[in-house]
Amino acid sequence: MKYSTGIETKRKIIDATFQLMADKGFDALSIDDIMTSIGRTKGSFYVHFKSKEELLYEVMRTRLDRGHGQMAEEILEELSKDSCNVRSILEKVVAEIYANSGEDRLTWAFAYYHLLIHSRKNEFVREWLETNADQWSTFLNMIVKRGQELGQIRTDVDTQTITNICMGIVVGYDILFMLRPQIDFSEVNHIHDWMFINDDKSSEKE
Amino acid sequence: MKYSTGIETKRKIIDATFQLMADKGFDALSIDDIMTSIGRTKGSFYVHFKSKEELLYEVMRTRLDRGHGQMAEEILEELSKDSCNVRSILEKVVAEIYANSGEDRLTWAFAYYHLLIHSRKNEFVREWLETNADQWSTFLNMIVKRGQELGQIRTDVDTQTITNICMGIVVGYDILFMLRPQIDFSEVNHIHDWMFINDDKSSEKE
Amino acid sequence: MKYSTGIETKRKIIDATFQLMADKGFDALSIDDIMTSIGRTKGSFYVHFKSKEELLYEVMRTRLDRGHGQMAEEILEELSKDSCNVRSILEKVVAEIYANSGEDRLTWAFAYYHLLIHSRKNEFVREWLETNADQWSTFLNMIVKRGQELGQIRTDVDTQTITNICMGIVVGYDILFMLRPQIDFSEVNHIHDWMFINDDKSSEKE
Amino acid sequence: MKYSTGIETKRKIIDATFQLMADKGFDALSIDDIMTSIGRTKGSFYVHFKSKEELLYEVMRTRLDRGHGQMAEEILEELSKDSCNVRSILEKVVAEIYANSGEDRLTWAFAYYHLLIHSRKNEFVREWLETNADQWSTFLNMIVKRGQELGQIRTDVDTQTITNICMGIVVGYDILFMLRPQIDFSEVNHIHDWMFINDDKSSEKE
DNA sequence: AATGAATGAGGCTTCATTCAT
DNA sequence: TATGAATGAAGCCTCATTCAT
Repeated sequence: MKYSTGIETKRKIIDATFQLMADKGFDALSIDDIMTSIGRTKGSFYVHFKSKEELLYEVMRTRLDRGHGQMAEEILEELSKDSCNVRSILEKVVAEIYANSGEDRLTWAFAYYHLLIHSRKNEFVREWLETNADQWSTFLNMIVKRGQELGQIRTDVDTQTITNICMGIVVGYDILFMLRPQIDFSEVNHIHDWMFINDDKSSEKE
Repeated sequence: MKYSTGIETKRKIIDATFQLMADKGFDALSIDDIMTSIGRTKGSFYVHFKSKEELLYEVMRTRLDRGHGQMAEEILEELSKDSCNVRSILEKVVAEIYANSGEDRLTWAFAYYHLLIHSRKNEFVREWLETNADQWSTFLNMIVKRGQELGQIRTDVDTQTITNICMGIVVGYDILFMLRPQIDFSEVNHIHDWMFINDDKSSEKE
Repeated sequence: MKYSTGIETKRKIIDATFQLMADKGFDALSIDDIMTSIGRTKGSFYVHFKSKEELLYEVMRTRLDRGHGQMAEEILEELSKDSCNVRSILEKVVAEIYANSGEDRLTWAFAYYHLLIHSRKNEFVREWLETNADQWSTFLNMIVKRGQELGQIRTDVDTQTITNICMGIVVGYDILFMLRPQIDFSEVNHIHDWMFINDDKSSEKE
Repeated sequence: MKYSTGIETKRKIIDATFQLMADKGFDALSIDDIMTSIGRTKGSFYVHFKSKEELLYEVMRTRLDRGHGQMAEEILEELSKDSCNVRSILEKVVAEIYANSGEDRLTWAFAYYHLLIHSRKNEFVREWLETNADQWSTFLNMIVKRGQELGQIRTDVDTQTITNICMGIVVGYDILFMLRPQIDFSEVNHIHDWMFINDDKSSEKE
């Protein structure tokens, strides 16, 4: 199987890079490492990518994007309904983020935060991360604001602050997870007690 | 000033490394970069350190430790008092962590999380970070537990979970800070509303 | 136009190479450069040439030869006539050499002298160039000798020396031309004053 | 003798490069070739030069400059005298140019014309060559003009044209020399017959 | 303590060439 | 005929480390 299609090899390279960069970081990763890991030789890397940097961007685009595009749309639709339960929506979001909390999630986290760190010396990466973070922030902000409109979320703290705290805690658990992979992500739902106005349903999470 | 004292130069190397690694990360930093930045030449590095790795450990020990040893002791003493106000203690801790939220804090954050990422390929670093995190966790746990004993902190959520959430949010804000250095750290005090039992709802945050 | 005829493509490759090697030299030229410039892909190069070296020889043979075969024959015939005017013949030769002194001439010059330089490390090229130079030398020598026979060219300097000076000046102007493409080639005709015996001093150059 | 002085090694690198680039040209020359030839290893090249390009410029400056600064000054002084013999001055110039017509001269020629060819893709080199050529042209022009002032050189052909022909023939012989190293450089003095006005001495050179 | 020359390994990239399609 | 994936050698450059001074 010496000659495969370009698309196939390109995908393999991206996948291998994603896996490997979680361990060593992108810089410490050599093209030789990557190509050897997929049973090809160094030289053929350049058939598929113009440079190592281009590979990074491709990995970012296809493997590290925090978009969850699919979910986002469903939720926006759900939110528009009058009867929507914002608290359970937020719990669904958390569940989706931490879905697949196995090896792959850890890989994603290391790779992603590698990139965050890397961003200090690469303008492009920095901008991409900011955009990515902004999208998340906007998305969460929308949910929170809707919750406030519907009288489900407290209004004595302003929307953006609540959003920040939500993002902060999600991101914080990403990091704690890197240190202790056994951590239980569902814990983060506890802060909903704080955000949401206590009608009655304060007991049922986790 | 060709011959400075050994200790002096060693300290300069450590400081310069701390500053520089925030930008480029430790790996991407060359010994030449470091030595040039302090006006010395590459060769003399090895008078002070056995290897580049040793330097890293020294930087960790002297600049990255999250110990806040001084503060920790004061607080433990405070906690032992019957009349202590756990909420204000916790606010003091947050203030201390984010004290000096200027350039230096950013430097610390990049350097520290660089290290976290780096940890995947270095057992020693990994253990150091875990120890560091455990100390923090233990410290916070102690505060929370005391708060519960004194009836100031809710007890329907178990001590470790509350501790995790506290740590998570602190760490999360570190990360958000790297993306948007303008963020307002005092926001994190809002979650105290959730942890602390509403006697009179001390309304005084921020 | 995916399948052009073989000959057609081969010619395109040769032409493109001739153009491109004037800029970058043959070595610095990659097969990819060449093939891309004619809208084909690298792989198909080897349908037409066994190797890059073979291409060089083909370019030499078809584009760099200094033969001016056509002209040479006409001139030899002219020379055999008793009434021939050697001075005007020589002027015609110069005109032919420098005909088309535009972009293409510059291309030729760069490519040709690239080759001369290249010759130090390639025996075949070296021999080809020597042969080429010898043919020219022989050709000029024939003209000069005939001029001497007819009493038109001075005889106090030996035939070969006069020939050398003629060649030298032609070649020299090639080089000057590369440095300053505005140079006026017809200037070289002035040295005819020196070679030719002053009967009436045909004053008519340029 | 493992550790030599920087100056010494740097000079050796430059000399070796000058020698080797005559054979293979600068591009085809690898840093490994150069360093091996002086008994050092590749890595240490960068102790002395920032890049391969910097080496080229250094070689140009120290080994390829056509300045002949020393001679130039002497000649300018000589020219200022009323009694000066411009013809013999020009012969001295030719002698100086072609002095040492052995291996080293050939080396110089190949290296220099390599550079000329190379110039098409390097602006800096191109400018350096142009400057170099201009200096020569100016220098020769000065001699010719002085010869005309003194009534020794013909005035029916304009100064610049005579200068061009002189330069052309010198350069031309450089090239012929590369093809046939046995060529007799003193032949070029014959064209002085053409430039200089025949008082009497028209027979005696070579 | 400091210098700076030297080393050798390793990384990115280019490129002539081969080969299955 | 043409394509494009793959190869492997080679080149430039960086860098941690050693060592004589």
